[in-house]
Amino acid sequence: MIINLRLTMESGQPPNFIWSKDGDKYFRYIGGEKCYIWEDNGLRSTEGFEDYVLKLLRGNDDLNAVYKKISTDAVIKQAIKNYRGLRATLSDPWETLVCFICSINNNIPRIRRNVQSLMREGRVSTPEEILRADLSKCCLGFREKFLRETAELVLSHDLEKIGKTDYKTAKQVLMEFPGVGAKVADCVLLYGYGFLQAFPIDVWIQRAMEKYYHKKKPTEIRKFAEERWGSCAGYANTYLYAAVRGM
DNA sequence: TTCCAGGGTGAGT
DNA sequence: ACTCACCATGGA
Repeated sequence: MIINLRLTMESGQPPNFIWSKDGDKYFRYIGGEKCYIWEDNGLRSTEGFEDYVLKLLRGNDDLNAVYKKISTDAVIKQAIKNYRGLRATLSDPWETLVCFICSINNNIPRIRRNVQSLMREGRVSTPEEILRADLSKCCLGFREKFLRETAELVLSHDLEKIGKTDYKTAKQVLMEFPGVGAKVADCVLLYGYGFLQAFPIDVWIQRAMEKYYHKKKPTEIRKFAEERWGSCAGYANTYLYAAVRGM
């Protein structure tokens, strides 16, 4: 399995906000138990969490096949060369939704602080806990209202069910939640549901698409990405994001 | 002090 | 379908 663990865990995907670092190991609590992930002649993780980690890191994706599919030009080829082993991750839908509501007009260090302040005993608070809690110390700003209202709606929605429909339907449903627009929806679809055709467009991706492909408008970018990278657009997005941020 | 951050919303064209 | 002000907070 090809992987660059540091890039994967620290490149702005949900693990970047949810997992912590202890030396060269990453950890979080799962069901009250501490799960470590590290590299030592290959990928290692705490005994009993092998399946969990395989799913988180999308270990069954054939990265070489992905590279072959998205290598449409010199830009992507260079990004693959620079960031080989960067994987798209797959986290819990609710935790992913919380992460990207916190991400609205925010920066990565502060998103992490916001998400960490919403965690108890190693996991993101449930919708019920969010609604009961005093969030004033979490410094969410205008995002607190979005989070509360979304938590309220999630109580009557089955989040798992959203992932069982097709991409476009799932996107429409997610965008009904307060604070979930096209970008947040695509992030949740990609990193919380595993829809690899999702192509989230934030300011950095917009910059990258303008710089490298002379596409500026989001509608134009979406069409371009879909036609060019199709079912692997999410991976292209992940690599372009790393490239334009110079990670 | 001003600008920016993995943007969304609502009002106005 | 597109534009725009506004939305809090903290770091550069």
